[in-house]
Amino acid sequence: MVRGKTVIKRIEDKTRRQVTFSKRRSGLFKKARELAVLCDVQIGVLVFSSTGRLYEYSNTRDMYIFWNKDGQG
Amino acid sequence: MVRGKTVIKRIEDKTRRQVTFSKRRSGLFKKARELAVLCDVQIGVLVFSSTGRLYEYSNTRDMYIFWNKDGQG
DNA sequence: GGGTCTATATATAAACC
DNA sequence: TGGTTTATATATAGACC
Repeated sequence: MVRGKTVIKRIEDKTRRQVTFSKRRSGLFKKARELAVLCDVQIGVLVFSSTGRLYEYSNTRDMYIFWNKDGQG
Repeated sequence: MVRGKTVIKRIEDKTRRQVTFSKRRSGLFKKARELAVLCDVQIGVLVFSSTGRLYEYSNTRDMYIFWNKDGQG
């Protein structure tokens, strides 16, 4: 978004990828919260990092999410 | 984000709420796609509108999501 | 890894079609 | 409802702690 337009492709540099992940994940969850409140809808967001960590946001108890960690992506 | 700063609370006007829902839902899914690609992570986003319509984005087959429509929210 | 700062790219509310 | 436009609020890349 700054020094040069961001191209949407995998960030190869591990450090940059990690930093971007942290920042954009926060942004995504914030947008999800805002949409849920503004429009009075139920939302669930799951993010499963390559290091195996799970991050989530949800404003409802009506949603059940299961991961198949042995799956094929 | 224009004529006046947006306050994050339920939009009471049905038409405005619907328009905002449509626009922000697109934005949320776009952000999810970008995060998935840039950071090489698995993401799932589910949105269940008050009219009972389900919208979703996912870039993985390892995620299984279930809704309990008779739940308590 | 988590904050701050700053310049700039994006998202988007309102209005109109 | 679904685009388009436009003005402005936000998100965020890069640099630095």
